Amino acid sequence: MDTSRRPTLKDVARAAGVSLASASYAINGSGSVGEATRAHILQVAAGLGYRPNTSAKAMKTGRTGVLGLVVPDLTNPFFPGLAQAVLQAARRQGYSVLIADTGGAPDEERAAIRFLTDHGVDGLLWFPIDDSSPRGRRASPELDRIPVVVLDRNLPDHDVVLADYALGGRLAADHLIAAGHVDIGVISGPTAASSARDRAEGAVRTIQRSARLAWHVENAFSLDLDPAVTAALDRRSVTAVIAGSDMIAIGAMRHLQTLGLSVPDDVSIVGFDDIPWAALNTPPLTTIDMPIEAMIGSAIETLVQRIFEGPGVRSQTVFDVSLVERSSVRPLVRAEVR
Amino acid sequence: MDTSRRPTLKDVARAAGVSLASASYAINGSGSVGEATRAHILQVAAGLGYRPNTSAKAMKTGRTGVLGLVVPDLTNPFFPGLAQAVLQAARRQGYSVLIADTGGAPDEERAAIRFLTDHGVDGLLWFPIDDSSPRGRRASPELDRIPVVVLDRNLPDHDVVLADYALGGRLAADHLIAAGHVDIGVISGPTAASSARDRAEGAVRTIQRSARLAWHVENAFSLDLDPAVTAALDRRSVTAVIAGSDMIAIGAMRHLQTLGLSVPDDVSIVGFDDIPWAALNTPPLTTIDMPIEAMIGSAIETLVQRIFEGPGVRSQTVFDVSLVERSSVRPLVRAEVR
DNA sequence: GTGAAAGCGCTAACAA
DNA sequence: TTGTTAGCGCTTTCAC
Repeated sequence: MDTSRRPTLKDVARAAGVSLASASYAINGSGSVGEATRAHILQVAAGLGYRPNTSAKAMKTGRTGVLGLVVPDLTNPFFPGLAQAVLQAARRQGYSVLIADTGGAPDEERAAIRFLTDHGVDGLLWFPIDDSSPRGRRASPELDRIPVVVLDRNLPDHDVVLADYALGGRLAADHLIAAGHVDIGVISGPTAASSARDRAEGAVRTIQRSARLAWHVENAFSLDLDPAVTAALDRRSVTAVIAGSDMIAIGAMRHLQTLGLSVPDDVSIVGFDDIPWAALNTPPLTTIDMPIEAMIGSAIETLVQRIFEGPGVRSQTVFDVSLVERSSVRPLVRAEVR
Repeated sequence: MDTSRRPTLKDVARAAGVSLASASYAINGSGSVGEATRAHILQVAAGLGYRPNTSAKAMKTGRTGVLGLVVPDLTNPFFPGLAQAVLQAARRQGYSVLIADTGGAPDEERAAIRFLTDHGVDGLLWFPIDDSSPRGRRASPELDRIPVVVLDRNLPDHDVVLADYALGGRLAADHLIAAGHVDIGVISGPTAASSARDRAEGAVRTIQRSARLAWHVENAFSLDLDPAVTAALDRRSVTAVIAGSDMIAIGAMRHLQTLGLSVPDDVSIVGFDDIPWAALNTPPLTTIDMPIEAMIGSAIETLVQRIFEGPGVRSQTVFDVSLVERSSVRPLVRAEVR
């Protein structure tokens, strides 16, 4: 470890025999400097290994070039892909990103948001834990001070980007019904999340119209199943289930196996999210896919726009979802061959 | 979005009718302030919604209370768990952490390290992509200026924390051999990683001593298999394979299935890392587990120590690994019952 | 116990 | 085109 002090702009200016201002201009490409001086300064800076001090710059300009991303739980396989999409989209717009993982705890979420705003992020991409309670909605006063776009949860006070979750629920139900299933159960994600509510609602409505809703239970976005959920499964009253996420779907499949029931031979399952595991699972999981990259791209775009243009009319961007057919759904009736 | 300016310490001081210094003391718990004044100041600060400006603080103190974490690829299921462990261990020591994902690209890695150091992290936890080339080893000059501890790769110039990978390789081989396997193939991870080399070496040595090494090929830490790897598998010359990571193991299993071969009935597999998928896979994967949390805890501890105590003798901390027996290995001979 | 003031590294307005 | 300088928000020394 080299303990010598990190060179400052002043060092560069002195070494190059110019003023502080010229050095700053040369390095930032702002102001005006003669071509020769600029080149010289740049060279001296490189020689010294000069790196601008971000704190100082931020203090002066009020902008850091950093965006914050707040997610509930990196350990949930849905999020790493999202995080990467954010990293890439941000970079395309010239921003870096600070990721905060809240571990699904509202207190941590507040702390994370505070941490990020304290560190001067220019804007925030927020995937909230909870949008049902007023408490969840207004995680912190900090949020009023910087541009925020909310992902996946339809919070009223911010720009949001969503997928058409209700459509996803309908797609899943239609698929099952078209395959001849009648007795269908749904395990929705936590109702604290609007996305989970919408998914379930879309599914339930469709089922109630064209089939039979055997039961409707709720589970965390997790492999581990609530007693109420396992109890429902234990009833063996359905030939198909719609799960609020792929994690839940996989958890359910495992429980079904425990019961000696096979997927899809005994019961069909469709999930939601199309996480990487979905395709790898045995059997590969039929699920609803949302266009994450496009969604994130759009989110970052609105965020950056807000950063530059300030507050404006709340925007709500909704993306279509689609059914990914794999092997966890079995047709109950043979298709007619004519 | 509330556009009003964020209150500064000065605002607090003025509102509380005290000097800047007293306000600072009260808020930081440093210096000395009368109990009454302190309480009053704190209350005023809270009322104003005052939050210290991290940039200004950092500029003054030269410390940010932030640690940087550089990982190759959050999308690889090994890393999210690691990242979370880092978050938690750091928090326990009073630090926050900035995560940078380099996407496995050396250029990005350099950029990430520069980004983190530019943003004033007090120390760096680095999981390098490559430790074989001098280029990989010295990712950037920044690394000389701040404390760094390296994870998983035995870089000579930094404190490192490792698992005993060679032991892991031996454990895997011994397990297979004890199960009666003789013709064993090994798919090591990329030799650019010392951890992969050590794993493979441990396995190969043991196999050569007590069994037969059918082939030894190399693959990226990925589900997708190199042509050389599939070619080796296609030869059907082994009853067991040792994979350099669980991802590789799962990729190999899938290819084997493609060949009409069943795991573990036709060929046994042992992986490495014990990622979350391992237990969920069909069949559940026998693998080598390393004590991530303990390793990260130790890494953060050394890092924090370096931050406080400065450079010193390079430390190398090695953790034991263990075999996690699941269902991807089949005994070739029945155990004798006496 | 409290306050005044210097200065961290930088940008930008202004002067030359 | 180049240089001088004020000041961003904060901590901390030093005087009171």
